[in-house]
Amino acid sequence: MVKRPTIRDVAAAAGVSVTTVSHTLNGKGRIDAETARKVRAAADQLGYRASTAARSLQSSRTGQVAILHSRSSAHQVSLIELEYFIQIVAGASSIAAARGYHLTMMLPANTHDSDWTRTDGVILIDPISGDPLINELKRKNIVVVTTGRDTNQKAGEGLWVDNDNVQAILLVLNHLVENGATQVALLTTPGDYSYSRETLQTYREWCAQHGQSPMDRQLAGGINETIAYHATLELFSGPTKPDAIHCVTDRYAMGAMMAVESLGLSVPQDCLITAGTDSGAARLVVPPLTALDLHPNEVGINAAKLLIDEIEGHKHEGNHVVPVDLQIRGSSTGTK
Amino acid sequence: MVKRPTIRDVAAAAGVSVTTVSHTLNGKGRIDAETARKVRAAADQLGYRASTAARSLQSSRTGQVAILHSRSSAHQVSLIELEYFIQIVAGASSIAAARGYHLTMMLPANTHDSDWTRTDGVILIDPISGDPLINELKRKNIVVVTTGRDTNQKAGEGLWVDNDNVQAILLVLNHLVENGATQVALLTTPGDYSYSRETLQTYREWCAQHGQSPMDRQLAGGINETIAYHATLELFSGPTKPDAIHCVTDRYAMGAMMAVESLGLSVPQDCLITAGTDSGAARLVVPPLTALDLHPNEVGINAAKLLIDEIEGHKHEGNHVVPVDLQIRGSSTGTK
DNA sequence: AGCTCTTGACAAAACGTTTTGGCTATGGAT
DNA sequence: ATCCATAGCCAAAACGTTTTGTCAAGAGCT
Repeated sequence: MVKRPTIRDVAAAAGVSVTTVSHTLNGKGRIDAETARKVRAAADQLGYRASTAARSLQSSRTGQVAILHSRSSAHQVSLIELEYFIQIVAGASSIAAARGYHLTMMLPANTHDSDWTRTDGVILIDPISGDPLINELKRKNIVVVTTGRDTNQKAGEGLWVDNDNVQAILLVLNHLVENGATQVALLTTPGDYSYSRETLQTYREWCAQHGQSPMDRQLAGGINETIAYHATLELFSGPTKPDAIHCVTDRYAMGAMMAVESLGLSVPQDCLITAGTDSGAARLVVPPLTALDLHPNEVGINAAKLLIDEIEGHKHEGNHVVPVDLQIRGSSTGTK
Repeated sequence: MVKRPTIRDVAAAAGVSVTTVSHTLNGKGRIDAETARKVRAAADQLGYRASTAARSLQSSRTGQVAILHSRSSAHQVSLIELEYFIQIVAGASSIAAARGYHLTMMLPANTHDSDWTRTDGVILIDPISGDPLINELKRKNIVVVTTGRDTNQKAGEGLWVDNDNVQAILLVLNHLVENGATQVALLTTPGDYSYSRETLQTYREWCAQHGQSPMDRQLAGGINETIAYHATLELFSGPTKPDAIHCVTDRYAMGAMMAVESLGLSVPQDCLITAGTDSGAARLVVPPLTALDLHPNEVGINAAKLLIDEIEGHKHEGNHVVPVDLQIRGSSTGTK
């Protein structure tokens, strides 16, 4: 096992001072072209890479960013629960790597007393309104980008990437009506997320405008099929039955679909079903699920770009809205 | 923004030297109980946390571990392609966090010229035989644990966690025969992974013993449904048709199922289908997929434990074999 | 010739830890 | 009375960078 070359080794090999090496390699200071060439050659030849530990001790930059989901007391969401999250992580990861950062994925259990001393920035997925974590991080001088907005922050404050949630839910609702729905129910998450807020509010307004009575449920206890299954049974146990259900996640939608079928009804003939997130499973289930494609990969990419630009003090374009598409499939069409 | 307290601040507050603080907080050296109490109180009161940068500069430990999939030239696998991988990552992540490590997930694009200067250890999923990365990392004194074995290493060398792949494939094959299969085909991955090697070899031996002619295909180009779809069509285009197909991943199995149905045949009546990995989608598809549960979460947990024990020089139990279960579902039963 | 400015380079300080080696009491054994 | 071991503590040296301040040499003015 051979010791890693240090900046001193490079300096010696190139016949210059360590300052010169550092300046050359980081593009600081002034150095003669020929000297720079020699330094670079020496560094290459030795396979030199600056120690990140030493570098960050000096510069108080760690080159580390983290990604995690907001935690509300009502609701504990894990980043691996939904393909949507995974895609965000994947997108962020690709950018982070390309720009020389390491990205750590923090699952909920980890978030709690994490030390944060080794993180330059955090991507916080779905912040709950007024999330105390955001302020804690800001106090520690850690840059935060959220996907979804912290509705508690003043406009213009906070960096975020988001979808147009209002447009998204309207896209779905209008699609359902076009396919014959007369009573649309909504299964959504608990917690004060901006998307759930906007979705719920828009849904209720839309109901009022379209003469439908709102039937919405906020499902506590995790994003999984079972919870939605039971909620759907409960929906159908009342006096007015829905003939369409929009579910805010694809896993809810799968549960709803199973519940509908367990009642001897069929999708889409007796009840249309749509999902607010897309996934491979959504495409595979029978009938395939009509779902909103939120382009989570792009959300992740943009969040990471924004985050790193901000960390490095670069000029950036600020917040970003990622467009949505409705993927129309069998679960909401072909009923007539 | 207030400066973080350093070890010097703690020392001053407790009225001792920095050495004493360091020793107290790390359980090194000898310190009086009362002094220790004072030091801890001071540290608590100031909210002191040691700078990881300074610590790792001194001790050359970074507190970082990474997880990635082996890359073969034939085959580029992304950790987010399969729920199986995600579960491994989740398991590893929980352990890493609990033991104070940060885990970064490296997607294939990132792996290439990653600097490795900030990594104490690596979990390498499915090493290809003689993977040069393993030696590169060892040369850099980075601990490596593989999930799946590097069959190129001498027995007793290398740390790994694995399933019993031979038992796993036999479990499946015998199950298929019990359900009437007379000609079992195998769709597997390319690349010299230990599981693919063991699976293929066991399959062929089993065929010989059971008077079946081996029909195996190694699918290059990614772990997805489409590839398996086409491979399945190709299988059925020959003179002898399979009446059962085992696929090493659930995504292959979904593709195979779609292909069978596209030929006007049905699963399981005309062709049984099984998968070598389980997933939520496998449970949801119609008919639900019979699949091997490899307990990937546990694989991840054990890999991370092993890795960190080794990094910290702790005594550990060495390599670990995680048991497998066959989850029997509709895609391989009820045919008679 | 004297002055100022620019270029290119360097030595030294700083970043916040851990570790090494040494020092002073204290108390028990000889 | 002397010696030794041990407990408890500390000062100083490292770890490998980046940054700050200084300086010499030369170029361009007046």
